[in-house]
Amino acid sequence: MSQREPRSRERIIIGAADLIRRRGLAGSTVRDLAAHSGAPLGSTYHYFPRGKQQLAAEAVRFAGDLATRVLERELEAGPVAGLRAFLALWRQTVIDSDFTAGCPVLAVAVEEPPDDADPEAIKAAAEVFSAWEGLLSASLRDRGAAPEEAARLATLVVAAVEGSVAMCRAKRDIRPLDDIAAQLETLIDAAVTT
Amino acid sequence: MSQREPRSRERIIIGAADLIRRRGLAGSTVRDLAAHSGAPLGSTYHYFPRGKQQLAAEAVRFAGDLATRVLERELEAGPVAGLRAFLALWRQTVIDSDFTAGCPVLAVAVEEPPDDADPEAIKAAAEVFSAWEGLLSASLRDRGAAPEEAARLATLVVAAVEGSVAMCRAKRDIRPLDDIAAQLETLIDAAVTT
DNA sequence: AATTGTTTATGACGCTCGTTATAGCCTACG
DNA sequence: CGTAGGCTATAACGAGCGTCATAAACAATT
Repeated sequence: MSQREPRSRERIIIGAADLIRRRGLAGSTVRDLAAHSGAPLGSTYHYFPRGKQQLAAEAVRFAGDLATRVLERELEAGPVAGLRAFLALWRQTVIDSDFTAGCPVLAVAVEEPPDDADPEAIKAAAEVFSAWEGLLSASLRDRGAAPEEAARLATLVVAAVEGSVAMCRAKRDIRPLDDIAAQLETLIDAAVTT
Repeated sequence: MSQREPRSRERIIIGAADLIRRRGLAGSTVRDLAAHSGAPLGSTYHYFPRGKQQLAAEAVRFAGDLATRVLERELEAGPVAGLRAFLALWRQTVIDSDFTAGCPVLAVAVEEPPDDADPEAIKAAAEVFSAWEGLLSASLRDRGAAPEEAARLATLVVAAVEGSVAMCRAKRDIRPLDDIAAQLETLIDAAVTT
């Protein structure tokens, strides 16, 4: 058996996350997902035997972990720094893609899974949302915010960012994201100086 | 020529909005969209000769106008009343559908349209977002909020509501929507008493 | 009743979907 | 150096896709 990490498997996941955040899950075919990373179709079902749902779930977790790591690192400098990094991440995604890419987690969250398969992907999306909220919430508590207020504010931040990214795409305008940025920062400032 | 409004056409649009908000646009086939309202497939292309994109755009506008009318009516009693009605609308949608339905406008906004067709649907989504923001913003200005602050806060409200509805679906939990409700209300109160 | 135009019914078109199967390739270990 | 097992290549399966064409059914006006 091979000891080394298979490189193709990760490349497929990365490509899948990139395609899903642009076209959505139902809008991305398994063939496209494979071709997007240069992998053959057969490899897709070799690495992800449960098919499209499994690949989507892993893509969601991959994109989620990426943002989670950025968040963890920057939150060490405080919740405002974490927020800024989180916002910058999505700002770059939207701008770099010329308003064609959004958040793959959100893309999966707004699609009802087919009746026959078990909904791995949307469950993964829920976990990613909770992970982001948990990190933000803990950081707010560390700076003196009340636990319930910290949790609620963390939810507001994630919801507003996700919603505004979608609005930016539709309008082809980065303003929604920038408009919420200043307001969320003020809210966090107020919560930690109480 | 017939003077009366065709009933089937509107029924198709209503059914399309209902299916899109659950499965997304790419996840809804033209046959399903027709069948969902009891209409034959042929009628779809009779009423919407530009095909799926046109039908989706009209479904988005229909759902958008529905919320717009609720918003217009309730905003007469002030921005907080408008916000409450807006939140209640989406709360009911999510609850009544047992967390399988969200906002059709958001569903369309997160999907890149195919290369060959012109993107009617996502343009309609952008207009709906702007209409909602415009109503909220005007109501805030009427109560004394500064114009720039009113516009930014309106964007935050729409973004947070859209994002939290998606989070509710993924988590199968209404809490995200309720958590942002109280915070948005406080923000509006603060903005109009300045 | 005849006529006109709108709506429905039906079937087909070429293509693509998710998934599976199988035969060959390649690499790492014995 | 042989051989076993992970990976790739390729083709196929039935089903379903968006769209179009055409003819029958219908409604409303002469």
